[in-house]
Amino acid sequence: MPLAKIAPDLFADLSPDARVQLGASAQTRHLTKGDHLFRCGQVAGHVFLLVSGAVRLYRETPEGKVAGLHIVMPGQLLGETELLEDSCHYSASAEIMEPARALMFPRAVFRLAMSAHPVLMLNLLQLSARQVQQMRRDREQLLTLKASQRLGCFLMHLCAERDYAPERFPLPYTKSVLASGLGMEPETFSRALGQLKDMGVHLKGREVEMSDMEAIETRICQACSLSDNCAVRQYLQEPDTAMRLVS
Amino acid sequence: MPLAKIAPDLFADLSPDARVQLGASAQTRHLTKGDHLFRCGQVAGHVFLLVSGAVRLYRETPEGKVAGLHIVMPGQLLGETELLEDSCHYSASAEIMEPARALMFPRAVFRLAMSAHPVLMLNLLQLSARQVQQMRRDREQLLTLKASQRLGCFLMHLCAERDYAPERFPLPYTKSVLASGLGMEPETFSRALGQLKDMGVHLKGREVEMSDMEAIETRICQACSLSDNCAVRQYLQEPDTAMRLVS
DNA sequence: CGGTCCCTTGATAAACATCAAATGCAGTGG
DNA sequence: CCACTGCATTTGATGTTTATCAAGGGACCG
Repeated sequence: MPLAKIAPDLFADLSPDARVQLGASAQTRHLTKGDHLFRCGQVAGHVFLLVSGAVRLYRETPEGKVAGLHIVMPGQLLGETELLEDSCHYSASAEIMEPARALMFPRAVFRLAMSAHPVLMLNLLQLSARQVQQMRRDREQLLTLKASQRLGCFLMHLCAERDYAPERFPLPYTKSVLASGLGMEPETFSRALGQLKDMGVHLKGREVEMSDMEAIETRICQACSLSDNCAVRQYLQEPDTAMRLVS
Repeated sequence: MPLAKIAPDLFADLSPDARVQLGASAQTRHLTKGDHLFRCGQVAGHVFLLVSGAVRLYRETPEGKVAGLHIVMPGQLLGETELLEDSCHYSASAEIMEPARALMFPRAVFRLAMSAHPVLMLNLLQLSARQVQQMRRDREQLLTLKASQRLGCFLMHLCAERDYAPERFPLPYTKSVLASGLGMEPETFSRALGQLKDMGVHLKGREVEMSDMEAIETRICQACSLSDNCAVRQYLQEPDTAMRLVS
């Protein structure tokens, strides 16, 4: 698969030559659930581009608890935050949560490509800026939204971003993984689901069913500070608009 | 003040010419508490570099609540996440919390400088990557640490990063602002302070007094997943080591 | 002296985590 | 096909943490 298909934003405006060259330097890895792409503390020798599947970034406390940081989805990079640091150790562990395929770029190659092609650096910078914004939203939602609202918001975004039919679409990973990504325990997740049933959200296995988008929009988006700036909400209100969803 | 003094990481390795040129394009703004650098939704015409003071990024929900996103400290940029987006509206409001001075760069100038000087782009990328890492830590701490632990961790970092004497150093802003930065209500902050007294932390007005760093290290860092990767903790254990503190 | 602002303290309630146990479901091997 | 095992999910009971509401104290400033 060509790089431009996997992560269009990252490789946008990059010359075909450069793409081929970068692609040639990458190894493809196939991974199954439970595998690790890398572990916290290892020397960060590679940057990974997730092609399919799902990866969880996490760390462990001295007391032995695991703290989930982030769920990485296809098209996103892993190890990119370590790309430019001098002390090059991964700052988190990356565990496969769904059977995955990932491209593995040697760090040095990626850095060279960045120097040689400023466009690549520019794209990286933009992706990074978006990630910062998304994490701000995330942090804010953790503090202001209830579990059920966070879940509802996530499902709405998932549906809109992938252009799924609200009546029926699949979760990209298990409920437990989703719960950890949303910063809650599986039990809380399960109970949050119950509350969403009132708003016409049903989740059987991995199949999502959202019948009443309006109910969701009023009962969730009202509490979210993105409000009018939320691309998904704009989409709901005016589905015709050409959509360029950021987050 | 030269740019290199204000934000050494951002302008590192930038040619003196370029610095002067960038500096010349900037206006200096003096602001007092309650002023706004910009408001959510306005056209993002500028990038700001905070020279002194403190700024709070926040948004408002349709229901009228304010949601704090981040406290910006001197040396950091504001509006940088909007720098590369096509739809150029600020995604948050920036309110002055401490009398501040800020440099105001026209967005276009900053972008041109980036194109002309790849080093600047590289520095931006590194800063952005660090910010992502810091926000991951932040999110994790919100989910795993109690209020008093978050506060203790913050004070430790503040003390170590600025090379203050633990026996007595000042807070950079008021307790309320700090509370909002740590994602808690002022009441919770106040009670958290009470719990930290057991660990030898006293806070009178804006003066901090930390007598027993070891107690803090055992009772807080033990619960934090950064553990050995935390620069501050390394510093506490081996103060002689040359310190290059990231966050 | 009265005001405001900031912080503290107390009482109460909401949200969530935690613990424990039951249920369901898929794959395995008989 | 059926029991069996392991894992994910649900449900219930309970405890902890924090937000919220309400009121009081203290400093600063006119």
